[in-house]
Amino acid sequence: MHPYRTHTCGALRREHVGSEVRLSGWVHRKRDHGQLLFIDLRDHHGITQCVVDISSPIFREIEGVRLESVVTLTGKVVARSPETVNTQLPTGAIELQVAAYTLQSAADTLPLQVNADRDENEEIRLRYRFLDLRRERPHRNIMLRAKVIQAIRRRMIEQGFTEFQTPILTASSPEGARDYLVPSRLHPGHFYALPQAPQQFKQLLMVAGFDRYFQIAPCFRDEDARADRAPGEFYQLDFEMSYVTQEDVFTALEPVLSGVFEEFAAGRTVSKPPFPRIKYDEALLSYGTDKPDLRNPIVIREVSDLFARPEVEFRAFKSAIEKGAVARAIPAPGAGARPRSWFDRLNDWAKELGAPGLGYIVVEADGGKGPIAKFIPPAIQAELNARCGLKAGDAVFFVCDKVGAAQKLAGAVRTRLGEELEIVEPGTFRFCWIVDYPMYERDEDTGLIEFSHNPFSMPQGGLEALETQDPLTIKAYQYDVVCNGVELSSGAIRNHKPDIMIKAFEIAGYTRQDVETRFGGMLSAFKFGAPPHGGSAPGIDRIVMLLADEPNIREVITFPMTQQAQDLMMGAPASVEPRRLKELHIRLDLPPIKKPGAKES
RNA sequence: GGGGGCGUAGCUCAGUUGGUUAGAGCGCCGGCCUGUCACGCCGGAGGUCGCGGGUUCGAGUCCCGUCGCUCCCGCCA
Repeated sequence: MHPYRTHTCGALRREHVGSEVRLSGWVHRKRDHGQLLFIDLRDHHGITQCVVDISSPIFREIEGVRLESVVTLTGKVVARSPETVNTQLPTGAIELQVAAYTLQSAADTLPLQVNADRDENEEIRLRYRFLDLRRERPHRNIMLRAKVIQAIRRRMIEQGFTEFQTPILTASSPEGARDYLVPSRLHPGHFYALPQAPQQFKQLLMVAGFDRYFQIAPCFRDEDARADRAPGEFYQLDFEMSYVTQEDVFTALEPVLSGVFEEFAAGRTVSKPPFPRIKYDEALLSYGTDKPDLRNPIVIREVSDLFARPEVEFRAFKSAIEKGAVARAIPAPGAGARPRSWFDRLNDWAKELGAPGLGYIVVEADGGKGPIAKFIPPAIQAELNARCGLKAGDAVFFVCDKVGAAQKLAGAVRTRLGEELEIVEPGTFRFCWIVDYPMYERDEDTGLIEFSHNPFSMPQGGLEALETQDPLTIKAYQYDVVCNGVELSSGAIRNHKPDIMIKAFEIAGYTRQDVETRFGGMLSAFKFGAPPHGGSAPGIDRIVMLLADEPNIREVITFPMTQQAQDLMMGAPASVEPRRLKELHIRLDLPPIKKPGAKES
């Protein structure tokens, strides 16, 4: 007999009754009746009830084993009597009659409870992640992640993509985030950077003629974390294609995304290709964000022209609009029945966000009610109702501010109303593409023109647009794919022409010399016959997060760091010996700061 | 860098306007229990109330500082 197991803890069924078997696993739970002891033995595959009674010479020894110890149990599979069958358990028809017992590894008192799904303190979960991962939900999430990645890989290969590896130790790239730096031993004072994305490598693979590249690529960015943004490192489905238009990229990715989501939807519905294409400007107007949640049916409307009419008496909006502000209406279907206090609470909330307040009108059959209704004549209210699709019983909120602030607030109101009114479609994944991003934007502080997204995007209109148009009006072949309000990726048709590249960078304030110094490798590659190409890079962690229905990205990462980018289990980052620093030509100006959370190296 | 929330037993939490010896469930240790499956019953151990300072006759509770975790803004595809 195998020294550890003949079956897994999820394998035994009624047909095994009578056979001699051996199981190994963790003691998930014990039920000690004094002269009769049940042990739920757990491994990756499942749980099997094992039973031993007082007549057994090993009874006392097994009785003393602590939860989460690893044991090997040998004995006969017996059928449970009909009234003791556990239908909750796949192995519930049988149990193991224990004849022999080996303690493989005893467990101390546990810092967290493996057999309970409770919200343990995050710090303890992370410090003892290996225990946390034994628990059902974390275990399931990580398995889901593995299966999702496998499915993505299979579908990408089916689409004619080839998987490549690209360097981890590389040079700083212009993605815009802070780099992680690695000191060079052989080149004093010089540093490698960990890739923020394999951007330049994948473009070079296109120049090298590989046609369709993909990689489940680790990306490193030294920026602060969020609930949906892991600190330090994350994974992208990075891909790139040659001889393609923007539509070709969409057509290649859509079946992969919808297919993978379908595969793991577990009863939820998924957008079918083609996903809606929404222009960036339209997204900001209609949803107040460039990552709209299309499960929310509310559409924001432009109503500046209505408030500007001479017969409208609402001074606050009118004078703001004269000074260049915009007014936006956010319909609130069915909100008319809400009490005054509900509207007041929303108004207070808007003030907390820094808004002057929220005007609103409650639409009724005989006209509008509410604080600002009296300023707006019935004819204009009728026009407003038509434009916003409002009917009696609905309400509508208004914001009025400079365009950026108005969009942002309207978007926040839209999201909040969707939740409050419970009109966000449940159990569904709704995808869309956001297209036609602006190539440039003006920095609010410096007033300088800079790239608004990826500097390697092809400007729409090419060189001519760069030479003749106001830079702020130039769009790029740049796009995002969004699902349920979560930005999954951004991508672009790349700029593969050196002259357009130099001009594009010149507008953002870089000289030809700057471009040649920083991106010389790629620039030079484009001088030897570069195919037009483009791609994108959906975030793997976020895809899994959506499918696992987890609000926090750490729940789908095997060994996540804390928000402060520390690995509590491994004790990273840690100080290093002076000897190591010396050979890296590094001297610390300041004495090392001892971090209570981190282990000494 | 800034703002909010949290920090009490191994774990999850309760703890009144500041007032006697800081409690519960789970876990742990001991006892009882032969059909449980979150087994049940009895008993016990276990506390620097994150840390430091202050106010007070008296601080888990109030004040100041600090550390840690977390959520958000900045930042970041």
